[in-house]
Amino acid sequence: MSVALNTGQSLKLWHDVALSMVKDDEPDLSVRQMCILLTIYLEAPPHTVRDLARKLDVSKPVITRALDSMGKLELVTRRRDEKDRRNVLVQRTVKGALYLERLADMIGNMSGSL
Amino acid sequence: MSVALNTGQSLKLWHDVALSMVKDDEPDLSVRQMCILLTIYLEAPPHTVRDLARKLDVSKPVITRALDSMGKLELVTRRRDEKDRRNVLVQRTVKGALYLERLADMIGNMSGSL
DNA sequence: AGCAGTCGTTTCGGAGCCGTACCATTCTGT
DNA sequence: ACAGAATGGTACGGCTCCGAAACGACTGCT
Repeated sequence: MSVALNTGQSLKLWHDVALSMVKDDEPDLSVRQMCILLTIYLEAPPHTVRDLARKLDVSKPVITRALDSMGKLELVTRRRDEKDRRNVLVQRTVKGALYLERLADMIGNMSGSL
Repeated sequence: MSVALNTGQSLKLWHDVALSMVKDDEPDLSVRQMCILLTIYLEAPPHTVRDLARKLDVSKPVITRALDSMGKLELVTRRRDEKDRRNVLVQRTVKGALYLERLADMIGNMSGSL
């Protein structure tokens, strides 16, 4: 059980994690991409482009392009919805799950050593 | 006093904060920019371009350009070091301090409601 | 069957960032 | 005083991303 972080703790945590991400070899995801990825993995499916755009309050092309790039990194997959072929269902991948697991470890460790 | 966050808590915290940043009107800073900004505000001065480049393990132009953009946003200032006029000292601004204070509040609140 | 509405993608011009290489200024050691 | 190191900035070509608008595929209603 934890308690709200104070100002210094919050900023140090953010700094340490950001630093790890920068030093990492893997290409940095933008804040928007990260947000999309986390939404897909944290919230219950199905995830459509329009849903994601509405949730993040950004335009649809932003989602399409982010899915393109993250798809190239295999963090995420797209599939047509067979029930309504206008929709595209965004799905998780093993690589994406591992990526976020690593991120969570990083945050967990950093928060543990505040 | 707090304790290391678990996987779910870590990702939810990151997601919520990222979402707030995306929805915010202010332009998103990249992970690298954020990291530079936090380093300047968390670590003791003086901060030179070369120092920052070494700390983040990136090339000098990355720092120069990040300072350009963040300077335009008035989050940071540059001044020549009069002792050694080759050096540029990176300095904090009121706007930058407010920006990070807002960020810390966001993180603090999110972490409080896990 | 026709047609308006929905959904995701593409296109276009513009902006930002990247890494490499090079440049101008300033300092330092001899 | 001068060569060479150190420091920060700039130029270039390439890549990504952006927002707005147009587009093609699909659905559902009449």
